[in-house]
Amino acid sequence: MCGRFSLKASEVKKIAERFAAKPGQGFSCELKPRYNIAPSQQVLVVKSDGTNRELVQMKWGLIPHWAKAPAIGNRLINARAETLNDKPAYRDPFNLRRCLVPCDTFYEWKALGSGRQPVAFSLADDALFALAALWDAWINPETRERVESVVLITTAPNELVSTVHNRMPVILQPNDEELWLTGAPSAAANLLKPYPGEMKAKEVSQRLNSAAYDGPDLLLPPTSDLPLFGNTSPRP
DNA sequence: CCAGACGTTGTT
DNA sequence: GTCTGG
DNA sequence: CCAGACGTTGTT
DNA sequence: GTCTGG
Repeated sequence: MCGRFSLKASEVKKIAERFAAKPGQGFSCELKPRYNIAPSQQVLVVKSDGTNRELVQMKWGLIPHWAKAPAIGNRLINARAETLNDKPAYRDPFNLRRCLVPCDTFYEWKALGSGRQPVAFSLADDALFALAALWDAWINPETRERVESVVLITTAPNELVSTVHNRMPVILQPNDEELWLTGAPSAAANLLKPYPGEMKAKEVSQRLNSAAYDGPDLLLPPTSDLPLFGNTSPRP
């Protein structure tokens, strides 16, 4: 699964260049570095019309175009690669609206005897990478407001991630990003595999657990945590 | 036919 | 237990 | 993902 | 919207 990630890169120009995308309306030059991006929040997305790529923001948690209420998006934060075509919520987005989500670290929680320990995963060279994702647009029937939203695709873990969890997000290799965006669905489906490249992992602070918290000290080892944080110490 | 779901994960 | 909100 | 809340009434 | 279950 992938329920949190980070995007520490803050220069829109650099992110846009990396993904050959034109920033959409409403972007400033500098973004706040994000260490703890959680479901329901706005995330950066690269989408393509077949020719041009655009960098936009969308809400994490897919709201299908047919949804009566947006609350369904709270649950559609990950889509299993194995069953994309069987799920009404994902079939159209997979065929028509694939996208990239720029990311530099994703987090998985390791089950412990008591509690869960968050672990940060990044590429060996700390490079920015693309998560495979789908998007949809929903019109709020009351306000007529258009809401674009996104879901991240998960697959089996590679060797490193399997030490922590039984799922991981699909990371696309740079050479596959264009195929994911504009290729035939059957070809795009072939890209939904565990990431084969070099990655690294490290345990991080349980301050990550609170979606309201977003600072660089999240990346410190868990031993730096104050007893107040986390749920590993039983109450007397 | 209509009604109801539409999703993933880990489990105190 | 199950849902919503971040 | 985790944290935190967890209700009722009558109405189209 | 589209599929499954009754």
